[in-house]
Amino acid sequence: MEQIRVRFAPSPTGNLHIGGARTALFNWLFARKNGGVFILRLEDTDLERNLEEAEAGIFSCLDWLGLKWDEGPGTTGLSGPYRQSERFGLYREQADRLLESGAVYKCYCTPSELAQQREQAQKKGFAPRYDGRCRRLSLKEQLEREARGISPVLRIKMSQEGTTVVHDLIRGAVEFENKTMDDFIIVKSNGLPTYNFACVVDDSLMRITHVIRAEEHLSNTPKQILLYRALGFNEPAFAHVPMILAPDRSKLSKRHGATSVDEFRLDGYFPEALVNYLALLGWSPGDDREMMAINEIISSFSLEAISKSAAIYDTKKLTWLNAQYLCSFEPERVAWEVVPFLQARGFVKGNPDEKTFAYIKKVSEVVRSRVHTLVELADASSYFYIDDFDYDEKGVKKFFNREGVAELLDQGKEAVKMIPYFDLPNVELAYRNLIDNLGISGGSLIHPTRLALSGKTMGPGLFDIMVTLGKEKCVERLEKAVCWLKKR
RNA sequence: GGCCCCAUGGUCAAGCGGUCUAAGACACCGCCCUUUCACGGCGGUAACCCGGGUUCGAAUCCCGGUGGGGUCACCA
Repeated sequence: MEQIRVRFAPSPTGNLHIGGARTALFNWLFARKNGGVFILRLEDTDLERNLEEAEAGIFSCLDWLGLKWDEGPGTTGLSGPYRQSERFGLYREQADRLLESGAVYKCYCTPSELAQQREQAQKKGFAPRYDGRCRRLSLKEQLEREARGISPVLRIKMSQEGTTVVHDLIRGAVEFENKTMDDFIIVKSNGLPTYNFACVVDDSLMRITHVIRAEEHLSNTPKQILLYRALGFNEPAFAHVPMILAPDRSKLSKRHGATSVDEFRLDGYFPEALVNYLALLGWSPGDDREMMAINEIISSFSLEAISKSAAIYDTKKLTWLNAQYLCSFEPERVAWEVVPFLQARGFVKGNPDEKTFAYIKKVSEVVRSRVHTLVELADASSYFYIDDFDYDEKGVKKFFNREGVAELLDQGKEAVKMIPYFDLPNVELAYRNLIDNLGISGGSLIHPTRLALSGKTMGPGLFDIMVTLGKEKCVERLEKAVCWLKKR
């Protein structure tokens, strides 16, 4: 069987959007599932804005997501180069062929003339399409226009008869009447190819077997199919995946919160969670599995199972998934990943030494089941790293305003001091004994102690906090709280 | 506006003519667990856009309407 070859072809403008990320993912999954080749191609024909950073951003996002490309920039694939800006000669060659065969013609209409034509057509109630007037230009007329310094565009001759059918793997046969398409431009007056043309030439020359892309390209597809035929190339199979919409059903944009892969990384999400979430957005394994390892996703994946309707992007489930992953990972990994977030908050200075790392690991283990992201993990761990925190206002009202709290905490401090081995059973035993001896409820000692040690009213179990913090810190903070209470 | 796609709970979705008085997950609401907050467990609220057909039988097929989205550039 012919080897499957798919491509992800973003234009490097800005960062990788989650929509693009999902398209890349579906392509990658399809390749991995079928032993195919996943190709990365940069559609950077656009003149001005072509920042190197944008390209690097795409690379790093794909890399972070774990979507390695088999062929693309930086590889020695045989179908290169993989930047359209480095393939202009190839487009020229194909355009010349088309010109020779008479499939395309030169058009000298200027942008302002075209605008005028469109306007007139609209006035008369016609569709604003090019009328093909330059098709009939004689050689003399052409030369005359050249002499006036007009450089032509190349337009393809479209038939007005019949229909063109797109056989879409997700949607089935989609028919387009040819008369709805006009003689569109394939080469601009500056000699550069337009999107539809470059895309077809590249997909042909790169021997792409399956074009998997966003639904917004479905309307372009009949034009591209006609181009394949004019060029004499076989058309690939198509699969147009549904769009991802914002919660208000509009097109996704920056104002809808985090929408780029990079933002999710910065917000403390794991690539596994984002990939898992994205896979489930528009695709389902057919059963009720939700949290899936990447290999599981690969083996269950198929284009036919991709849904036809647009999905609304809602990060709640992503956040839940992230929490699931956070709790399932090795403590080592979590500690390693949370370090940058701790550094950013000044909780950890520089690269942690072995002892600090072990502490971070311990803290993270104790805290992680109540947070969703690395950002939340870092924030919720603050008091493990800094001594200078305020007591939660409501907590003070609730637990510090009682009669005799200072004495109680002082006794707690003394009890802590007496603990020989500061581990979980001993700490708990010591505190339980104190509670029994005083004949009070557990909460009346536990809650003020938590507030004294962390400044918060919620968090990990008190004894976990104590053991993690260590005996010295506990005594210190208990004492500090006693002083604070007495000063009021 | 023309053309194209789509339509199951708030969201993601299973369902591909009878087993649907419609799974599962997120979110939400209760209860349990518990020193708190979570986690976890148990339970609950909540959907086949509307109207016509086809059929013994329709969420599932067909047509129309409505709604949403996409596309109509010398942008990709």
